[in-house]
Amino acid sequence: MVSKRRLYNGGFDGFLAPVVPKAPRSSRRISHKKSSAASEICPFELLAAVAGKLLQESESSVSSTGPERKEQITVHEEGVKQEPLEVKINPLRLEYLDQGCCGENEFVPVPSNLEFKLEPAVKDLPQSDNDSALEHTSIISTSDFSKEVNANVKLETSNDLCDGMMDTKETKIQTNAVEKLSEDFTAVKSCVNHRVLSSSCNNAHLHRNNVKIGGIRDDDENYFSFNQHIAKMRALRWQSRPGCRRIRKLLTTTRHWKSAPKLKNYEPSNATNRGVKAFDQDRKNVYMRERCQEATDAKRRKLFHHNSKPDYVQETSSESISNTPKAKSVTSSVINHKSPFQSKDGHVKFSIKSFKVPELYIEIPETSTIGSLKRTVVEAVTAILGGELHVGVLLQGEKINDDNTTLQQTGVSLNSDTLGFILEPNLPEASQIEQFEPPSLPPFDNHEPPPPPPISPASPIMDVGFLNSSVDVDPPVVTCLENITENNQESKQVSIEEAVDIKAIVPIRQLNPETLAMVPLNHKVSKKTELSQRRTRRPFSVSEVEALVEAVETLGTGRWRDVKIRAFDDANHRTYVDLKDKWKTLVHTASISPQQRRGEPVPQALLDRVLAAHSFWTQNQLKPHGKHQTEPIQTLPAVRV
DNA sequence: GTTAGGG
DNA sequence: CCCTAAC
Repeated sequence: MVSKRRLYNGGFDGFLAPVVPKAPRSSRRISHKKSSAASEICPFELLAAVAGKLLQESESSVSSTGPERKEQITVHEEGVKQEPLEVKINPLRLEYLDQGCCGENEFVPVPSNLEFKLEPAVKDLPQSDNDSALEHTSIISTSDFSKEVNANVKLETSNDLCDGMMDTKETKIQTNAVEKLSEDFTAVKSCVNHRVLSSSCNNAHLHRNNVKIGGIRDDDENYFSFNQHIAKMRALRWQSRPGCRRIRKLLTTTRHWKSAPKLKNYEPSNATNRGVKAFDQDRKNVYMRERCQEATDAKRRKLFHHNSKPDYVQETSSESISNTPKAKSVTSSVINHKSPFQSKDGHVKFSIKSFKVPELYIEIPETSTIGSLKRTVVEAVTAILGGELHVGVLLQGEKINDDNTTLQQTGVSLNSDTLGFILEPNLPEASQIEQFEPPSLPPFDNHEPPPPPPISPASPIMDVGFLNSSVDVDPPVVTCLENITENNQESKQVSIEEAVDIKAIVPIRQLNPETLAMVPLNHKVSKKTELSQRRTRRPFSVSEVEALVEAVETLGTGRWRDVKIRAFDDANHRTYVDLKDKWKTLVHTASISPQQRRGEPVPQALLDRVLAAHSFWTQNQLKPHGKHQTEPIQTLPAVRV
């Protein structure tokens, strides 16, 4: 018999199974970290595979370029002698260079493997007279590809490769340095992809701000979003920077996704490549997710409409990840899996591997000098990073806005949640945030001055923050910590697992083609989108499910608030409505065949308990009056005996 | 503010 | 997860 008292002491007799006694909720949850790391597909490997294939392709054939290339060809024919060059510059690395670096004289075989580095303005670069250019750009040529029509193909290939490579390096940065990145790169490594297109202008111009999905990683989604935001930020910045007017003009004239076309470029020749497939799939998912996001993000934003910060960032998106557990395991990073990293002095170590800059497209005459190219790049980068940037902290994709919250309170040192950092500019106002960058816009026409596109003062948010396993605590790291724990009375020392990439995820808004074409700077369009933003999907972990089951077994199915308090009191992202919904899905999940279930598999034992508890409570209707309830007429069946 | 359900 | 009617 199950006595009422017993019920409230931990569960039913029949539920002896894996009941976690009274261990602190926090501890219960701690154990639920995804241990799928072993099975993860190393993003890097995948990247390498893809890059390798593409490289081969591009070098042996010129026929696999797709629509984009066609566009290029046209341009070429019309161009007088300046053979249009679409150069995709390698991911730009923003790193601290202490060695005298290449000057503008370095020869750079055009569509080759260009590598841009940002370096402190300690060098004397004659042509760097641009005031806005606080950094200097160096170009390192690592390839001898000669320019040719299909150059863009090669470049893209190498670019992707480089993009992946970038993450392999480890750099530590100071958070405060990031805030004024343009003048104090204490050790920032980033990348920016640039596309250089020829034009009749003497000066290099940023050709367009169309964004391309640049990362071949499982977390491409993040990168994708990131890029979009960069583009937005760029637009915003240029809008306010006289010096960048020219660029802005060009930029704002063409906004369209390159992602779609490029995806196709990859597909044909790599159809058999599993990695590529997965990659593409991921991108598609991302794309779909974005669209989905667009439809709902407006709802939520209203809640944060008055915040000065781009609150919509707080709910990062990971929906596409949800359906692909593997992807998630890759994307999700975990910090502090291993307590050994937790030092006793109560400090948390943060080592940010890199900050990324979005891919940019630059249009520059073939006859331009390296110097001008540099300036152009610098302008672009400066436009993005040169302004006031803030660093946002994301925990499990959720932005932590309360600067007064300690790491401990936030759970950074206790949970295995993903931690990320984002660079975010000062948003004039949330209402200005609007979507754009329709992925399906037609290829850019190099000769037709596109109509002034709607300038999207959207939210420029950069995905950054990658913690590496560096156990060494460098000053920068310390600084970073200090910033993060600003008002903390204490800081926990946490170490980040190496292979773990902790990234921020940035939700994106898009503008549908129609809107894009007609919506200027007014707030009409944003009106719809400023309402809200859908929360990030955060699948329940097994341990969470267990906690939920345990609580429901005890409290019943009509006291979600109590369940919340009992088992998820410290999980701010789980509302009682969420718990109720989860229970609903659990009941459903338990009633379907294992083959039909998706996501992280829930132990059958738990599902059995769900069914039992569900059945029990629905029959006995022991809801709010549980305490004074008489003995249940029917006890829950023993699930595991 | 909570619940309960549909979407 | 979101939205909301109905407490």
